[in-house]
Amino acid sequence: MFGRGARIDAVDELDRAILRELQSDARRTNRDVAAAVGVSPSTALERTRALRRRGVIRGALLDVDLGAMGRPVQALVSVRIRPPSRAVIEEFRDWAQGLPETLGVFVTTGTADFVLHVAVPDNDRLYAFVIDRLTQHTAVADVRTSVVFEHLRTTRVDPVAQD
Amino acid sequence: MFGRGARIDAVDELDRAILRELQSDARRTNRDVAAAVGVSPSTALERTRALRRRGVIRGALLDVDLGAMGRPVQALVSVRIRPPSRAVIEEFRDWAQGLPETLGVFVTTGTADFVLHVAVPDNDRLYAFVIDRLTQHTAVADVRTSVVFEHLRTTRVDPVAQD
DNA sequence: TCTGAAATAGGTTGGCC
DNA sequence: GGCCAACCTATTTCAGA
Repeated sequence: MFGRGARIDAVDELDRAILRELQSDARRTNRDVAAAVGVSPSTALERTRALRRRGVIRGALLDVDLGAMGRPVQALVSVRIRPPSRAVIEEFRDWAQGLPETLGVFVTTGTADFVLHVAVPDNDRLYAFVIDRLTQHTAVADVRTSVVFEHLRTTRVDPVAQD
Repeated sequence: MFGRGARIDAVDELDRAILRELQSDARRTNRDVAAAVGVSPSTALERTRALRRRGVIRGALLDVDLGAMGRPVQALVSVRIRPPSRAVIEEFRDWAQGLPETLGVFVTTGTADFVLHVAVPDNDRLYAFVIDRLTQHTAVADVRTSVVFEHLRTTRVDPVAQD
C-alpha cells in the first residue's frame, strides 16, 4: 500500500455507480441500488458499508421544504469578526451554528470571515436576526446581508480520480 | 378549513418530533422513529407519508465527504451578471447548476446576483474554474472568490408555528 | 469478490378502538 | 386519529464458487 499514484481505498467504478444512485435518493433500498448498478444485493451492501466505514458516505440528510417549515425567507449574511484569532473564530462559529435561524456556516477567506446561511419566517425576523442577534455578539465587527431568492443544491457530486 | 389563524395542514407536535428524528438521520427506520416519538409504527408511517405528500419532506440527500470524493477545496464565488434580466439570470443559473464543480447555487440580492458554492480538487482547479470556466460565460461581469475553510451544516430545522 | 439461498428484520395493510 | 397483528417485502448473513 501507499504505492505510487494510488491512494488507499480508491473509489472504483462500482463505488462511483453506487454513489450516483444513492445521491439521487439516499433512501433507495439496497436491492434497487444493486439492480441499478448491475450487481447482487450482497455485493452492493458490502460496497455501501465500506464507503460508510471509509467515511466517503457520512450519512443521509433529510431534505425539507423551508417554506412548509414556516421559514420561507433565506439569506446569506457575511460577517467580519474582530479580532480574527483562532479562539474568537471558533467561538463565533459554534455560537452561530447553534442559532435556530442558521442552516449552515461557511468559514471563509476574503472580505468576510463568515458567511451564514439562514432561514427565517419573514423579512422582519431577518432584520431582527441581523440587528438584534448578530450585533449582540461582541466579536461581530461588520455584517452584510443578501436575501436569497432561490437556492439550488446539486445532488450529484462526482468523485475525482485521486491518482 | 382556511379558518382564522390556522394554515391548512399545520405541522403538529407529533410531526415535529418525527421531523426531528428523521433530520438526525434520514435513513432511520420507521420502527425506530415510532419508538423514539412514542407512537406505533403504523401511525409514524402514516404521518411520515403525509409529510411527504404535503411536500414538507422532499427527500433524503446523501451526505458525502468532499475530501474523500477528491474535492477537498471549497469556495464561495460571488458573480455579477449583466444584464440582470430574467432570461439571463435563469440561463446562467441553470448553466452554473450543471457545472461539475458546483455544489449549490444561491440567487441573491446585493452586490452579487449569484453566489456559487463549489468544490474542487485543489487551488489550481479553483483558479481555473474562475478564470477559464466562469469568464467564458458572456453574461459574467464580475467575480469574487472566497475560499471556504470549513462548512458546517445544521441538521435540525425547527418548524416555526404558522399562526 | 461475487453469488444465491436461508434467516432475520422491517414495511405495509386492514380491522378495530 | 391511533393501535394491533398478520402479511409481505427487504435486509442481512453465510457457505460456496
